[in-house]
Amino acid sequence: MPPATTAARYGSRPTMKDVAARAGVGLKTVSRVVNGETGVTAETESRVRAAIEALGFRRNDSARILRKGRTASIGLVLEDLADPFYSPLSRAVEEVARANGSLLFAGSSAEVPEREQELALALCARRVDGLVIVPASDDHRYLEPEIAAGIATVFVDRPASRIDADAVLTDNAGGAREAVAHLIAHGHRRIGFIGDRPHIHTADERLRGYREAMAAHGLAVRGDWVSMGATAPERVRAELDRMASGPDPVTALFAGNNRVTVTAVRVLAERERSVRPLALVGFDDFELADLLRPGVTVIAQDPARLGRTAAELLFRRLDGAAESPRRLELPGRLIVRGSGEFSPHD
Amino acid sequence: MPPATTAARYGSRPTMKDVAARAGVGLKTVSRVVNGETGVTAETESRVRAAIEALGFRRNDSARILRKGRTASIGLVLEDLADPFYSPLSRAVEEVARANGSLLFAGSSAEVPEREQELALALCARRVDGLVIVPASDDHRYLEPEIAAGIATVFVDRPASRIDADAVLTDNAGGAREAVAHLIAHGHRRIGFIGDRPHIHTADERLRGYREAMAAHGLAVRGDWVSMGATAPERVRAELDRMASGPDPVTALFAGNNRVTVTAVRVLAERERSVRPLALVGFDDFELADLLRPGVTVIAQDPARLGRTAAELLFRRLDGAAESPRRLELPGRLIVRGSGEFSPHD
DNA sequence: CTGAAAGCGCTTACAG
DNA sequence: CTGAAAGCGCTTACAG
Repeated sequence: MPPATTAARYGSRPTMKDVAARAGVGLKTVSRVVNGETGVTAETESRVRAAIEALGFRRNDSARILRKGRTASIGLVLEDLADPFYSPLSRAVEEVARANGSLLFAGSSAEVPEREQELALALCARRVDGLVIVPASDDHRYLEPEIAAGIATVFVDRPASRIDADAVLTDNAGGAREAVAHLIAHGHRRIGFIGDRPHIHTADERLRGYREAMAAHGLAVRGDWVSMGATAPERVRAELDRMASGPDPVTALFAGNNRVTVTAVRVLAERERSVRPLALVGFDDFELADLLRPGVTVIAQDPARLGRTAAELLFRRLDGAAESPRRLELPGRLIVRGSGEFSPHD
Repeated sequence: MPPATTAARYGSRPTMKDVAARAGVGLKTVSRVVNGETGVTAETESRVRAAIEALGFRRNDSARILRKGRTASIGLVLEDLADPFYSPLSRAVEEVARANGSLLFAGSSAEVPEREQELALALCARRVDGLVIVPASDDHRYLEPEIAAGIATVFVDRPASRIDADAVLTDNAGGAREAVAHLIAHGHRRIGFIGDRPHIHTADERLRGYREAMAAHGLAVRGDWVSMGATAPERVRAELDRMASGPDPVTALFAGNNRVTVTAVRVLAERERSVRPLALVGFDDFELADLLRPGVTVIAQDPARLGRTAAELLFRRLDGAAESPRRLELPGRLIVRGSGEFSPHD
C-alpha cells in the first residue's frame, strides 16, 4: 500500500499542516494544542491529539526557532572536552543550560586559535543565544559584531583578549603565591617553576605569583629556575632533571599545571631513594592525588564551579542584565597531602 | 546618527535582504556570493562583498537548515560528560563530527532513563541528522518513529533495548574472562566480583565473563563472592570488607569498573601491612594507575576508539549505508602492573 | 549573468 | 473558540 501522505515517506516527516488536514482543523489550532495554549475545545483537542499520534508528528524546533528569535541553545568552546580539568566544567555548563531550557553545543579548539574562531563563528551562525569560551586565541575582536548583535558571551578560565567581556577566572596569581609561600614556610629557598607556554594567561599569572612570593620573602629567582613551555612530558622531564642537578639544585618544585605535576611525580618516583626528596606543590588538583605516596600537595581549582558561575552569568545576561562586563575571580585552595611538606634537609 | 537600517539595531541582525538592498542587487545574487556559487561578475561580487562587510552580515544557518533538510549537527547523549571514561569518547565523537562538517550537541543523562529520553527527543525535535547514545533507558521504542523518519542512531558502550539498532561495544564478557583467568593463573581460587547495578548491560556482561572463567577452570562461585549494586564508595567498601574477612575470605578481587577499582585501591591501601595482600584486577584503565604502588592491573577499554567507531558508523549511515543494524565489538586489553600478580600465598 | 516567486515548518498578529 | 494570511531568513526551481 502506498503511503497516504508525503509525511509517511522514509526520511520525510509529518508537519503541522499534515496534522491539521488529518484532524480537519486549521494550522493554528494544531499549533495551539502542541504548545499547550488555552482556548481549544476538549473535543477539538482530542481530534488533534489523535492525528498527532497517528502520524507520529513531532514539532520541528528548527522552524520554531527561526520564527521565535531565541534558539534555546548555547555554545561551549574549550580546549579539550576530554581533559580532566575541563570535563567537569563542561558538565556544569550543561547542567545550567538544562536548568534554563537550553541545549548545549560543545566543541574543542585543541588550543589552536583558528579552530576557536571557526567554532565560535559557526555557533554564531547557528544563532546560539550565548557562548561560553575558554579562549585559545589572543585576539577576540572577531567576536565584537556578534556580541553587539546580541550573542551573550562569557569567557572562562582565561580572559578575552583585546575586547572587554565577561570573564570568570581562578585567582591564579594568588594561588601560586600560596603554593610558593607554603614551600618557603617549609624551609625552601631554591624553588623551581615549570609552567605552560608563556602568553597563556593562566601560565603567566602563575609565574607572576611565584615571583611575587619569592620577592615577598626576599628571595632572588635565578633564571634557570624558571621554565615556561609546552607541557609535553619530555620537556618537563628534561627541565626538572636540569633544575634538580648541578652544583646548586632546587630543593622544591612548583608545577604550573596538572600535566606538569603528573610528569614531575613520575620523574620523582623514578629517582633513586638515596637522593634527597624534592618537595612538590602542583597547581590543579587531580584524581587519586591522595592515593599516591607521598600524596601530592596542590592548589585546587574548582572547575565545576568555574563552569557553573560562567553559565549562570551568561543566562543572567540573556535575561537582560546589562551592566558593563564583569570579571569574577574564584579562589584556589591549598590541599596539603605530603609532597609539599619535605624540608630541604629531609 | 540613527541607524540606517533595521539591521543596525542592537540584537537584530542584517539579513540577505538588507545586503541585497544595500548592494543594489537581487536576493539570489547575495546568496550566490555567500555560498561561493559561480556565475556572478567580479564587479557585482565585490559590490555584494562590500555590503556584507559594511553591514556585518553573517548568514543565519538556522534559516538555511530549515530550507535544506540536513542540519549538519549530531547529538550525543551519555551518562556524564565529566566522567573520565566518557570524556575521551565525547571528544572522539566531536572530532569525527568536525571532520564531517557537523556541530555536536552534547548532554548527560545522569543514568536517569527519563533524562535520556527527554534529551534524545529534544535533539530529534531540533532535527539533528544523527544521534550517538550511551543508553540509560531499558526501552528505546520511543526512538522508533525518529529512526524511521531518518535520524540515524548508533548506540555505544551499551546496546539499545527492545529495538534493533547499530551498536559499538567493548567485548565485556571476553575482557572479564581474561581478567579472571589471569587471577586464576596466579593461583587464586576464591575470587570476588563487585560490579555495577544489575541490568546495566556492561555490568551483566562482566558478571557473565567472571562466571564463565570460573566455570571453565572448574571453580564454583559462592553467592557471597558476588555483589552487584551502586558503585558508591560506602557500598563498595562494605562489600569488600565483608568478602575479605570471615573464615574463608576471597584472595582476589575483580572490580567491575573504574569507580569500584578506585575505591578498592583505597580500601586495600588502608589495610594494615600485616594482612595478606589481596590481588586486584579492575575493568577500565584510569590515569595514574601505573603510578600507584602497586600499579593497578586492568582490562583497558579504548573509549576514544569506541566513540570514533560509533561516530564513523553514524556518518556512513548518513551517507546512505543502509544495511541492517550492526553490532561491533572492540576487544579489551589486559595491562599487567602489579596488583593482579600477587599469589594467594604472598 | 541575474532576479522574482514559492516554499522550508513553524509563530505572530489579526479577524471572525 | 477557530483559522487565513503574513513572515522568520534562507534556498530551490525557474524564467529572462
